[in-house]
Amino acid sequence: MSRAPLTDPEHAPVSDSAAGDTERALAHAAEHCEAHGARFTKARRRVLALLLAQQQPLTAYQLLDLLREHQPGAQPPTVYRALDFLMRNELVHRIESTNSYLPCNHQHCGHHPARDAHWPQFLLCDSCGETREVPLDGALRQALTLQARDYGFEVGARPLELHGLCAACRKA
Amino acid sequence: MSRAPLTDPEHAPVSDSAAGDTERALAHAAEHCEAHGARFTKARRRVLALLLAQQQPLTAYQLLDLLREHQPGAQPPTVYRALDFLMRNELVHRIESTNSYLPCNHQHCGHHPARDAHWPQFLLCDSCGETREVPLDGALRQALTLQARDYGFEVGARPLELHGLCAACRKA
DNA sequence: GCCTAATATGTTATAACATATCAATTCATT
DNA sequence: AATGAATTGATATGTTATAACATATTAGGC
Ligand SMILES: [Zn+2]
Ligand SMILES: [Zn+2]
Ligand SMILES: [Zn+2]
Ligand SMILES: [Zn+2]
Repeated sequence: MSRAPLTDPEHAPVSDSAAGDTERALAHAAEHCEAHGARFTKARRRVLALLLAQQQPLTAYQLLDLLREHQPGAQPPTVYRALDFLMRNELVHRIESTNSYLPCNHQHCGHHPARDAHWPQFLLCDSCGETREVPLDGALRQALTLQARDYGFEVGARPLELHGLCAACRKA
Repeated sequence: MSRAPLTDPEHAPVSDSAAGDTERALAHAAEHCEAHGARFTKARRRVLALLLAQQQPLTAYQLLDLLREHQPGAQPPTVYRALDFLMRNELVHRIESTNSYLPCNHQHCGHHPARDAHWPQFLLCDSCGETREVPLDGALRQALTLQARDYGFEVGARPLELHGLCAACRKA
């Protein structure tokens, strides 16, 4: 897997709006954790901030390299523990087809939280690496559920990963 | 990941019908390779035979352990090369969510080979591990394609992995 | 049959991804 | 401050997959 260059939010300044988005996402995460009695510690915040600063998903070891710029003693468990926490709290998703991690974009927040559990879908461009999280709902969700039922299966809400080409790469 | 006990087709006799199925599948694979100018060597045949003898997908290293019963010097590349070949020739699929491999069930053969490329779908039971390959077609295929297109994406034919509960496990 | 090029396999080492274990620290609660 | 639970540090290991290079086998032209 070859991947794009990475951004460190504290060393490489980003645009004001992107920095603002990151701050808002971190504040949201803090609230979310507080509301669930989960501790949003510095280590966890740092990992989420690094992910938020990227345009692309990161692997755990890319994240570890970035983390070590601030925290030279960081080890694999440092990263994996933070990722586990963030995933348990639905702040981060894992992309299984690329062994990489990205922040949840929270498109699910505010939509029927009970009936309509968070069931994300990822559109992954095989050309440029763009990874877009979109809700898995509507006709697609229904078709999935019904077709699985035809085979006796009850499908769970595990994220769906769809590979292909994004709009920009289709033109090129 | 804990997995079910494994079967070695040459050491642990299976039912006559299962053995017959394996033989038919191997013969089919040989024909298929011949038709495409691909060499269905002993090493590749052996790996496919081991996969066909199982009720479940195997990891590469489970396969390696089985292979070593006949071929004590086998190494990881031995298995991975055979798997690469078998996957290139659509005789085996990789399940990304479990890092495991299983034989293609060829439900796609004989159905509009040109228009309707092999686009498999796997129904994975999270309780018993059953892995069922079914065609990705009809309303689900259309819904996938159309929903992706709404976001500007052109989806490719990479297998879809749906986790959930099989019929038997739903009852229990 | 013999040569050659391509393909496949053997062999060793290492990259890439993830977890187990136990000690030390932090933190909320009493 | 003492207690116990959660978190983090530190070391080691487990699991999945590929790189690199040598050797062997095969197919096809002569
Ligand atoms: Zn999400
Ligand atoms: Zn793209
Ligand atoms: Zn198939
Ligand atoms: Zn089941």
